[in-house]
Amino acid sequence: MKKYELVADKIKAYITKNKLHHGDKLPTITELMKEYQVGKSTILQAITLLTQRGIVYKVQGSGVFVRPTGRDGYMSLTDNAGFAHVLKDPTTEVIEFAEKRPPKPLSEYLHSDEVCYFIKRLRRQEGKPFVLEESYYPKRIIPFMSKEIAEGSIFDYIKDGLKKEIRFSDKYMRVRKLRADEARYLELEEGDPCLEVYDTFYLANGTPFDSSKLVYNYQNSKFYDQSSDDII
Amino acid sequence: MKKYELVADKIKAYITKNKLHHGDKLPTITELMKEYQVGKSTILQAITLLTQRGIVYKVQGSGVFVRPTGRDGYMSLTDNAGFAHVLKDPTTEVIEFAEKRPPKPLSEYLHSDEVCYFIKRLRRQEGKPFVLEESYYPKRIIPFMSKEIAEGSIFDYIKDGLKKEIRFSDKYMRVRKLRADEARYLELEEGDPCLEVYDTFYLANGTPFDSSKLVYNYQNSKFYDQSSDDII
DNA sequence: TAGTGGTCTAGACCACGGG
DNA sequence: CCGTGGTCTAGACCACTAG
Repeated sequence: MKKYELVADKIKAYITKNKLHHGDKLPTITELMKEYQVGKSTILQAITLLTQRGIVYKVQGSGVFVRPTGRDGYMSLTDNAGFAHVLKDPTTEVIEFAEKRPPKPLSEYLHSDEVCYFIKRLRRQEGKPFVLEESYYPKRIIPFMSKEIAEGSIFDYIKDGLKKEIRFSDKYMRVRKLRADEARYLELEEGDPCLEVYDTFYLANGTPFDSSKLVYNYQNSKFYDQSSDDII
Repeated sequence: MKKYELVADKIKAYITKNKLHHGDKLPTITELMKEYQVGKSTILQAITLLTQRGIVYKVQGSGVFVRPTGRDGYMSLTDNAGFAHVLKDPTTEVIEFAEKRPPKPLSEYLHSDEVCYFIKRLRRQEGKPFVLEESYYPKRIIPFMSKEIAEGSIFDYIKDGLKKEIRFSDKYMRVRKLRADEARYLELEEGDPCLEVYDTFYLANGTPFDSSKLVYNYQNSKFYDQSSDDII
């Protein structure tokens, strides 16, 4: 584990332990350097991490402060970790598991129409369906996949099982009306609202390894985003 | 202007000029250091900027590469600059301009129910309404506001006129059905889908200066997000 | 194994905030 | 004015990629 990640964890623990809230000030960078026995840029990297995660913000000439904390029950739209972690009591039903070539526009997002694992899943939280997902994973990049894996967290399998690092993603979103077949899965009515997301994920070397279409149940899904304009 | 911003602009110009596309490699960091006569961390800061903006990605031991470019007609969900810049032929109609205290939940997001400028606007692109907006700006923080300013870009006024720096934002989103009054403004039907966003913006010193409720027309708005897990 | 990005340090100086 | 974060440099060494 990198030094700045360790320091970031320690600072986060410090915030939790001391019950700091919005606007509370952290120790100065000089103090943190002494406290954790590291150089200035290591502290800065740690604080950058916490800034990107929406936990703190820096004010030049003044200090580093704690941001307002997010609300419960909202899913992050932007983080690439997948949301299996933050869900309460999640279950996944695999509707279809096959090998096929992706149709447009997913093939465009993947920059290829090569043969992929195709997985259609319905994901639930506390028994309530919140997203219908159709994913394509190129076999060339993800050499093995199974229905059993798809019933759990595919991203955890890719990260921990295949030891591949997920680095960035492109998302294209719009709101529209549900089609009848989608509504049936999501336990809603045809014509009800939904959020449709085309999501493409890339490995650390820039290869796209997953292009998915997600359709969210409007009653069972809420989203948040905490962004920050900030360089080290 | 900061050195790393200048360098970032030059690198971006280099990408444009040489028509680099997804997967194309930039010069090495050592070469960029020589080329632009700056230290390594300045180059790294410049590349971090471009990474955060979804333009490049780094691969350890290999190089810096160009990301796929975004699609046209999509609005960024996460960038804090406001979207007046990327819209085609934008117009704004001020529906209501008043001074009042924010109701819940906006007062909670603002962490205050003090007196604010209240502005209700309908924003159009190429004549088509795409968002209905209700915003609260605390008078204590934004001392002056006018209907004329609200007809243009309020964020540009805050940045350029009031010389205040916008630093981060919290967004809470969900999809729902339109109410009759909203539908009338957006030229849709009651019960049609919409995206509802509660958006709170903060200045560089951490003060929230704007809490807004946005309701997007599902036919006239599409969104994108290009995220990246990356530290300097 | 050579080349490239990644981490980390020490230190100089700058720019801003607030008393 | 002082203290704080911000920028920038030079340089050592590490970790990974690819031929």
